[in-house]
Amino acid sequence: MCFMERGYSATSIDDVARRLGATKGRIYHHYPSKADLFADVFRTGMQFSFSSVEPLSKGPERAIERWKKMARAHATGMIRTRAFQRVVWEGVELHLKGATTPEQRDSLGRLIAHRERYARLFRTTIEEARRDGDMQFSLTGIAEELMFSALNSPVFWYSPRAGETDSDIKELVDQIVSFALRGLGGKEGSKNE
Amino acid sequence: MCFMERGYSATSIDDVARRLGATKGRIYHHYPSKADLFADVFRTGMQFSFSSVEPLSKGPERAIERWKKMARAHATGMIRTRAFQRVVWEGVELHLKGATTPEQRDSLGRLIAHRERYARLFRTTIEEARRDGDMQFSLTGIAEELMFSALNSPVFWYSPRAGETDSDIKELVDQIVSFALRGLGGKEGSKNE
DNA sequence: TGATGAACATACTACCGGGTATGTTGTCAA
DNA sequence: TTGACAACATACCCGGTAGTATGTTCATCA
Repeated sequence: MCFMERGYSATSIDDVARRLGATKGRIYHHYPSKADLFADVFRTGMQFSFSSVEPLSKGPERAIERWKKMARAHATGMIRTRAFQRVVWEGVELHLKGATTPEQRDSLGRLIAHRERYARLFRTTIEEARRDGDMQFSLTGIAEELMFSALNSPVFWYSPRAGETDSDIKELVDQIVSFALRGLGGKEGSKNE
Repeated sequence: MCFMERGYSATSIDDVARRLGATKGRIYHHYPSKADLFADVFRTGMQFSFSSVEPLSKGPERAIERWKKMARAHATGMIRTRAFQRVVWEGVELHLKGATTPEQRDSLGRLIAHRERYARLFRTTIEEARRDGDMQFSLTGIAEELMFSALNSPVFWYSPRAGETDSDIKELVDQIVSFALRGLGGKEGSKNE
């Protein structure tokens, strides 16, 4: 499950197999094609985010408070499972560019749809927060993109330091979420915890 | 000059040639290898940004005002030359992952160094703005990453609408820069134009 | 205990794509 | 007019890789 660092086409099945201490035969015994293997990693990566964020989106608090929790969970997940998230990212890219085969197309299609539902969790929340007067931005679509670009960004630039503690990561996440929150015109007021 | 949409390894020289209405021979007549072709596109893309932003970084105004102009120029460039910017992005990614051949490595290396100098223009400016009390953020490195993630993001999600005017793009850029500025803890005060 | 099938490994095929070697055409200078 | 060279096109080579076909081992169950 680890061809998450070279990219889809740059990674051969043999690479993956070697990494697993196995051979190609094993992989093709479990997955019908390379695309299916990729889709499985994609799905797994998304599942991390979904299962940690979705419950938070249904809390009883004010929208902005829910958003803060969701954003923290999302960003933390991006850091903790960044290898998977790179695959997810590339999957989205592949879909936008137009995946090669038709089967691959709709396999990716369903995953993208799932991702869409995930994004909607955030979109409805920030729209609600805006109605509450707790955020201000003009076009929702753009605000959403900018928000995700910030929350997702550690996938690309974060790399673990030696002897890094959980509170180090917490600090990172703080700064990320704070950036996004202020970007969305959020009142940072009250307290951040 | 147009293999900027499929990605490096997903694009064959024949693809590029077909796009140009030419053949492989023509391309290999002008470039010694695929990597060199890629490097040239990379360089061209960066040049757009550099030449439009670098002069602005030397203006006489207050740091935050310089930053606003730089950020606007950068974001506008990302939108206007996004095909090139995708190549630049992938070039950086390739470098981080470890380019295949050694020659490719240091070819990319010099380009990355150039890009580093470009990023420094922004870094020094936001640090100066912070000293001026016009911005507030904790870790500069992270702030820089978050800032670029927002300013660069249209490269990935923007796609031109039919009948789009310059002022539409200006509005887009406004929202992007505003997001980044607030994210950096900037006083949006005065006016934005 | 022998048959069966899952869970692999090994060997092989087919194809694609980077790179090269060799044509072909036009231009320009002597 | 011809030789030389730039600017391509065409034909080919060859390594790498997705996918397949065929072993081989081991557990389970009749």
